[in-house]
Amino acid sequence: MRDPEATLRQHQLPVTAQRLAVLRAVSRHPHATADAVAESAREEIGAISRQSVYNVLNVLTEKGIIRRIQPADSPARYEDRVGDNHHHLVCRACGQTEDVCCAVGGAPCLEAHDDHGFKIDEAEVIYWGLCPACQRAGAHASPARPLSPHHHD
Amino acid sequence: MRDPEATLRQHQLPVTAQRLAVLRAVSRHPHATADAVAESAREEIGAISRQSVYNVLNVLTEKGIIRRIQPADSPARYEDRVGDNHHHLVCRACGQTEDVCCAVGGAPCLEAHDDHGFKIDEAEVIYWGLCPACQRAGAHASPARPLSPHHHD
DNA sequence: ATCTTTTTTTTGACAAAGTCTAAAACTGGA
DNA sequence: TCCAGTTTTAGACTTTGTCAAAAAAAAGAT
Repeated sequence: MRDPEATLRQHQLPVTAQRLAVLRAVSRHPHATADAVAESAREEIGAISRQSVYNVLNVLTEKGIIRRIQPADSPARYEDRVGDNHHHLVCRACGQTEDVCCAVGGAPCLEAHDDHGFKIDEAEVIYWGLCPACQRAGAHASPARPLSPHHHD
Repeated sequence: MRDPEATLRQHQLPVTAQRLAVLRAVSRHPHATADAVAESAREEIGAISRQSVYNVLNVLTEKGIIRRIQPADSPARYEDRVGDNHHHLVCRACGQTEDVCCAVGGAPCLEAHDDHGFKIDEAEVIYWGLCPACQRAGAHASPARPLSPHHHD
């Protein structure tokens, strides 16, 4: 994120310490959960309420300044890489999340064979698997997906 | 589902009234939530505890007899159509869920450009949009996704 | 500056979806 | 029948998040 302050102003959002701290936290820790964002923001400004973290994350998401992703069995995660419709690669064992470019052309998959009359606006792709660390740790991809073992951003 | 009873036996699961009722409920209502499954199962056998519904849904999922899908902003949903890696089309407004075949070949999308060293075992695709009913009702696809308006399976 | 009005932030209660635990009720076999 | 192992149940608890009202802060208008 170039200039968090300017970004907020561009979206008519008054610049507050809390908003800056949350935005910077998301920027520093891509795919962090609300909890992790709160922690990181606290390191920066000392204190911020849980509700404020949610308030800010929600307003930033609505404005399209950040993006929320919600993989199964994980709390919501946030990233500031927006507008390039990339997808995600998620570790079933520890939840580590990586960005992946679209496998095919520009906005691939974005066409379902039969759309059932729906007006489709997004094709979300999540690749599930095991991250290198969890492979080494002997984790196995199971339908049950605890989250926690290792901790990476 | 051909024969629920046989299916349970094939997977060394003792056949109980609760298991049959849950399995049949999932079969009758594809994409139903645990709550809806409980309701439907109660209609069939009179009573079943919430915990049993979860117990059964979990064990059936582990055995691969049913499949669990967890779209953002919705409780988990279950279906008995397994083993054909199809995808889903979900209404942002009411949560209605439809099956869609893979857009491309056999198991498409299943190749991320850069796999970051992950051992990928599944590519999950969710198409987001508005179902016909919600389009008519004037719902608009917003980043905030309440769930409920209309109710279909 | 001062006062007023609107936003933000905070606090604490609440809600939804599941899980954990221990007890009770069933199995199926010896 | 009696025992051992499952299943089912009930109820407390956890996690992730929202709601609502009060307090604090910011923005505007005199």
